[in-house]
Amino acid sequence: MNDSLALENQVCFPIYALSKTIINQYRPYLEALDITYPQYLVLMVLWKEKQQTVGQLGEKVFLDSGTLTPLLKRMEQKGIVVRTRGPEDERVVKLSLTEKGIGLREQAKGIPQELMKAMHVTEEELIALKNSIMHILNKQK
Amino acid sequence: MNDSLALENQVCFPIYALSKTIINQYRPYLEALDITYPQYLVLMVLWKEKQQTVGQLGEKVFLDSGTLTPLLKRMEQKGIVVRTRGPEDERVVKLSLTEKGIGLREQAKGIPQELMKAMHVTEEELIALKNSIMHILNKQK
DNA sequence: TAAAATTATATTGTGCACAATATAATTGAA
DNA sequence: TTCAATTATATTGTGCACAATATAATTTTA
Repeated sequence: MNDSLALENQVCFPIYALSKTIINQYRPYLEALDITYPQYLVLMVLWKEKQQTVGQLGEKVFLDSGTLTPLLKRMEQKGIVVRTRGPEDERVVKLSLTEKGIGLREQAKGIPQELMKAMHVTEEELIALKNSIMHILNKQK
Repeated sequence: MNDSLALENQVCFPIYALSKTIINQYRPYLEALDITYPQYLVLMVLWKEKQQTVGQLGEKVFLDSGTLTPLLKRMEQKGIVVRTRGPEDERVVKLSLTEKGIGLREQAKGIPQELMKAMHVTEEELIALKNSIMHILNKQK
């Protein structure tokens, strides 16, 4: 009897389950800002580098245009980002933040701490987890 | 400058990214069986305990009826599972595998090994990762 | 320089994921 | 016993996620 096909022996399933659990923990904090978790990832990238193209953004958050195009349009609807075609290359869509988008950073700054508290984990545990994940993630391509 | 809101300082983002990466690695192997990753999780549960209700299944794979009902209907369409209302309690939907569903186990048995190879990780690395994930996952509720 | 190849984003279609609500069956309490 | 609560699943609606394809602009090459 080969039990490598048993759920309790999977490694990927706990990763998938933890990923969903964390996103669910974020949900109430992000809903207060009227954003979702993938939109929060996009904001973190834009907060750091205010001018981005869709392609550059997609590489950083590991999402393609099929996901990002409608997501960014929803963020535009909400007045968080602005999408403009660059005049030098009409194929490129340049992203930038509105005042509201910039302002969300101030409202979000407490979230990382609150989430650690909500998940009952210490910073040390998280760092250790991150290290072993990055070790494996960096082997993928 | 508070950089706890920088993408590279997040712990949840690598977990989310790794989860998606792993599911993408599974995709070609599962497509060969005409199933998706969540359907594969459902099958692992049913291979172990052939009689399940939707509720019992949902607890094990961390999915609710809003996700499972259409997913199970697609699996029924493909002739993998059978859904029947129990005569003793008409609210309950009992799940069982067809011959085809049982047979998929044989076809799937090489997948865990193949995936480890595709991800360039050793079993030891995976066990270590699983331990630190389970440590944190068990604290959630 | 005109046609072919490439690049960047958009569209379409399928399948999760989950909140909120609905429906129908069962159980429990007055 | 009858009606209110509970339980189990289904439905609806929104938002990812990604493969496949389309479109339009730019670059390359013959």
